[in-house]
Amino acid sequence: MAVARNPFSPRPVKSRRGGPAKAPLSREVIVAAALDLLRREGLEGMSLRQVAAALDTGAATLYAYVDDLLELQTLVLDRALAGVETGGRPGAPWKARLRDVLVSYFHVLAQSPGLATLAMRTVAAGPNTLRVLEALLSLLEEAGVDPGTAAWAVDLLLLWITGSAVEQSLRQGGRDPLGFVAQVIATVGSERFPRIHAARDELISGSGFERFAWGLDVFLSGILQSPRTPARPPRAGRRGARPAR
Amino acid sequence: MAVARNPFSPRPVKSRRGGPAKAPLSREVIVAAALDLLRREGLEGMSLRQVAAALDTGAATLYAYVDDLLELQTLVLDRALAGVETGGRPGAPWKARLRDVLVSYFHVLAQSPGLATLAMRTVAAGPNTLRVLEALLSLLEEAGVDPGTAAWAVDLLLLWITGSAVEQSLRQGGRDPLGFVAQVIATVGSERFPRIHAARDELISGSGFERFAWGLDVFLSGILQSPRTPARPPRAGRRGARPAR
DNA sequence: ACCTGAACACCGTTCAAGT
DNA sequence: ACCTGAACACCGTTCAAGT
Repeated sequence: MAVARNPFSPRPVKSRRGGPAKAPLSREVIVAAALDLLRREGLEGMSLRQVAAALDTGAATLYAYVDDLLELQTLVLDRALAGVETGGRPGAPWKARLRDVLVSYFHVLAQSPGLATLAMRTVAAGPNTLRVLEALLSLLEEAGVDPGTAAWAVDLLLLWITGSAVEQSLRQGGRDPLGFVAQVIATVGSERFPRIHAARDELISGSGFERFAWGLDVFLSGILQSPRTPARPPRAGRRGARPAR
Repeated sequence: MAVARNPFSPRPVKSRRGGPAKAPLSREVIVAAALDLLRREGLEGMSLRQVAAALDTGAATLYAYVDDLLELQTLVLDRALAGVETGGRPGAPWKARLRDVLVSYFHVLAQSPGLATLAMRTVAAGPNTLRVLEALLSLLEEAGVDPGTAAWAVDLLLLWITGSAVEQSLRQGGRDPLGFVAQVIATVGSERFPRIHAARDELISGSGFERFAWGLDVFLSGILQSPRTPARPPRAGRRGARPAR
């Protein structure tokens, strides 16, 4: 069974379009144009034909640089994740720095509705995804989470943030997929669904960011209290994968 | 500004196709045919044209019963959620019953890749979604979670489960969107990404269900320890949207 | 070798025309 | 009133032909 090629490895294609009339094509300019289109027109607007048109060429030309639409989407997603800040304030405690990384990730995705949706359906294992992953593992280690738990926890964290970003971008996206739900919840009868009726205000209360902040607390306290492996006494080994706490 | 019509309210359309040759059309048979197609062919396969073809008619005909593709997808999702069991074993403690509901929800979505993806991008506020919501609120109340926290917690729970179902269905779906990631993680260099390298096995370990079970523990302990409002002594009143806080 | 227009097999949606 | 074929404006992808 053939394994998918790594879309992030360079491929030997040279553009022959030079001069002032047309800028030379490359993976970079294609991905940049696509990301721009994604931000302006949403996920649906980022079609191969539209990207090609923005670059003054035909859709078929793009196939010299990209396998298919899925690969382009994967590249675009990782490119967008370049905006996630993982540096962090040097002196700050781990919790503040972890929050910073996650908030940055959330903001990058929530910037445009298309991006969050794309992140939900695509698993990008590009350089920027890996950079974020590494940063999160490092911070969890610093927090005293054992490696086995941390490995699963990052998955959980990214899953939750991505989903939250989708909700948030829908919320501010206007096109009322949320207004409809709010309307239904507001008009639910107290006989059939007494608890929904009682909680109708709370169910839709809070900004996306308030919910995000609360969710982060839930996650962190949950993760800190649900180690996959029971805590062990510190070892003397090199890399300090010490259990802590 | 116009608010979206509730797609779950009945609409007055009568089919004129009777007799043995063609079964009469209705919202129900259209949704059933679409769900069947979704399960067999995935989300992409469930096009209006394909659904129409399965019902021996043209795509235009469906527009008498359904506003557009989005509405059909919303109806299909809620219909699928009819399979979620909220009854529960009467005598069991709340945690076991909560787990049962969530596991059932997870299984229904993970059954077919298209369904989980659909749930991720669609907010269905149909009768079955409401039924699940009501059950979860009830169980969280029983667990001692205050109403304000419970209202936000169900959102978090459903978000996480849906995301987990997407991952799970991708995992078993074969078409290697995960094999690629696993490959990248396995070959990541220990210089640039030391923690990813060290955790390369743990990052992809565990079955979808094992991760689900662990995630549930994380959630519950996190939610139980992160009340939005400080814990109060039990009251004697019936139930009321009391001011709180 | 890169680039391209045209073609193929699809979409969702609309609409005038049928019964 | 329901149903329909045809048309419109799109898709992703392939391929033979250009330079």
